[in-house]
Amino acid sequence: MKPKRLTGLEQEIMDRIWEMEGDFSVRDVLEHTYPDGEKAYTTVQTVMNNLCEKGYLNRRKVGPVNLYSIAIRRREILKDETDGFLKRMFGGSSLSLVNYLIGQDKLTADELARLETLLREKTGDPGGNA
Amino acid sequence: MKPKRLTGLEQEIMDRIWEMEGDFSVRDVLEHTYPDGEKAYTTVQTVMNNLCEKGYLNRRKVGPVNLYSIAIRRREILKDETDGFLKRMFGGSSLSLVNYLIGQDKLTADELARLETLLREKTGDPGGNA
DNA sequence: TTCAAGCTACTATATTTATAGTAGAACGAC
DNA sequence: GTCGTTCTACTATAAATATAGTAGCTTGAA
Repeated sequence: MKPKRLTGLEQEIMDRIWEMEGDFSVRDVLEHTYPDGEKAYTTVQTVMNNLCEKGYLNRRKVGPVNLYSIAIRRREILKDETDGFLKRMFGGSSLSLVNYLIGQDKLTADELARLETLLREKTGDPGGNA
Repeated sequence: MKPKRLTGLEQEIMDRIWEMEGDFSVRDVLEHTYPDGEKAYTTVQTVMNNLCEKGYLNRRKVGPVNLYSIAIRRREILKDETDGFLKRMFGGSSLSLVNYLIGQDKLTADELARLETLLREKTGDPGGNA
């Protein structure tokens, strides 16, 4: 049941599709993803049909036209992606990752404060000191 | 100067190489990565030579034998990998990622406590409340 | 010494991915 | 009705990736 891994181009296109809502046609995706014509219509068409075969998209015919919709939401691969990333880059340690983010100042002062709040909620420790 | 993206197999092999130390031969990598002979010697050899061309490995000849060493450490791609992952999966928000990790109980109670300590050090706020 | 084992360099091939052309159906404008 | 536009289905091709064979050099052991 695990979704197949996406190739580079499939990933790129799927990433843009995940920003979209409702049904969409090949042209919608083409214009959204390559507004300056970087890829041919049929290239995107081919990739989208492959994405159907891999189960990421649904396709249904409305008259002579194909309408596509999202079959696998990004959140459905979130766990696998996160686990994989964590394992690869941080030996599987979430704490290492968080520590890295903090050390690299990837969180603003405000976010750090909100994180403290989150932690207190999680641990049920109102003050942080026993 | 940005290192080229690795293909699936290159990634798989490089991941194992990053666990190794010092110089190593093709056979070392083969035995470390595919102890049950899942790949042929020459397959690994080819991939390792490609990794040299992509700048991830160094190669030097000692007598008739090639010895390889790591040219790009994992930590050198850490930033790019993390930024990419963050952007792809969490819209670039570190806080979202951390929040997700906490929500999924990816941190033990002990780690949560250590994280609180880390945060206090970072913010210089000994109690957490102003 | 000669032979087997191990290694390298080179080559070969299959598969997958990326890319897009083309023919023909459908349809709206005129 | 016919013509241009747009779409689909199918096909074609190029490029990258995965995979491994082979020939020949080197070397230690018998």
